[in-house]
Amino acid sequence: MNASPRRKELTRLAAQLFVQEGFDKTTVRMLAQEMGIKSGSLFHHFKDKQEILAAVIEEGTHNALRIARRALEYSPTDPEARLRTMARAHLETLFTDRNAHVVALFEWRRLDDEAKAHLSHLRDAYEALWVEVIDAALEAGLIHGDRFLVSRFVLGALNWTVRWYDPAGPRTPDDLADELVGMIIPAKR
Amino acid sequence: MNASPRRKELTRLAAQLFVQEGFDKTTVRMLAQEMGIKSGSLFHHFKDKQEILAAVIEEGTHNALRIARRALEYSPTDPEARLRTMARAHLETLFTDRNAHVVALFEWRRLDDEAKAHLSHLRDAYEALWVEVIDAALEAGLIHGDRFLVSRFVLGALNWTVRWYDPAGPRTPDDLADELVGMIIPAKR
DNA sequence: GTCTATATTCAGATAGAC
DNA sequence: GTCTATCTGAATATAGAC
Repeated sequence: MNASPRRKELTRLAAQLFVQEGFDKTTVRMLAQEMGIKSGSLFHHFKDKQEILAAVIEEGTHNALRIARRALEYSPTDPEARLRTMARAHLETLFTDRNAHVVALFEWRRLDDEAKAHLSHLRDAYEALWVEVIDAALEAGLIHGDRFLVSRFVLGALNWTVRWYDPAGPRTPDDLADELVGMIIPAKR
Repeated sequence: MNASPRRKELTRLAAQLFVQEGFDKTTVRMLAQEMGIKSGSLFHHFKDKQEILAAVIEEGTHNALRIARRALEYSPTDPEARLRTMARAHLETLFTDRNAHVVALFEWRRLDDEAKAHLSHLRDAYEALWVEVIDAALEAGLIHGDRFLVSRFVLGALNWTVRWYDPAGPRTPDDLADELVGMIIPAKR
């Protein structure tokens, strides 16, 4: 709702801490220190800690959706390229965009029911993009299986990279995306 | 270390709560209530809350390793069947064995450094099983890609099922495992 | 092995001055 | 918009009786 520049900046910093420490282990005092203010001042910007989480997750999902949509616009239209585009966009929001999408994926459970209800349509819109692209790949005979399961397996493989991938290592996120797509597509003809 | 039957039972109950609520959100009072004792009594069995987590994760990883090894013994020896066997075993420990493996995967970060050091060899042994089976599939030309990445993508896809799969639904864990293997293997010849 | 009682610490959140 | 000061509740853990 409210989106003052200050609040946006605070949300960005919160996302970083939530990824590093986890939502539960991040105290409002830690958040405040990172933001260069005292803990009491935080509650001028956010009603409570829950609202900070909701703000982060909203931004994270929103970014993922925006970046994926834009990437699809500029993508070649063949199903394989679009699959690659989506995978690249997904990892881009996880590793280079800035953390908020990671929080959206890994701390969703910590949202209260109200926030979940409010944000689930955003998440669903993003997943719908995926199902769309996967459907096209299925119809083209590029991959095979159940559309629902394939989407979830692919997203699972991508999401889990957060747990092991080191962006400082030799591979780029794009490398990972291409490898994953290569894995589920029959060998190059 | 210590493995009194009582402690084993408590560990089992703790695993269940850790999955339902998450480690951080599970209080020692909740644990005690579930176990039918008072919170103070818990510390007769475990030095502190950390030790409960370590016990759960040790059991979870140990179970996963044991079940996978045994499943491979009885598995046909062709690479595709062994891949399927590993995937089935993995989901079996996640959904039907009982929760401890889920905790091992999702709360690993919460272990202190000492526990991580003590348990990482167990985890590595389990992952080595996977790499072995995946290597065989690569050599047989059944799948293609980097052994390291393929293992991690497959495990990611499997692990993430915890977040969306409903065991009460129409599909069995074995169905999921077979679908995943089908997804990464070229269409039936 | 479990109980009661409690020490201790720390978290989220509020009030009112500046 | 930020500060200081503080309330309130809750969580981990301990001590000693039974």
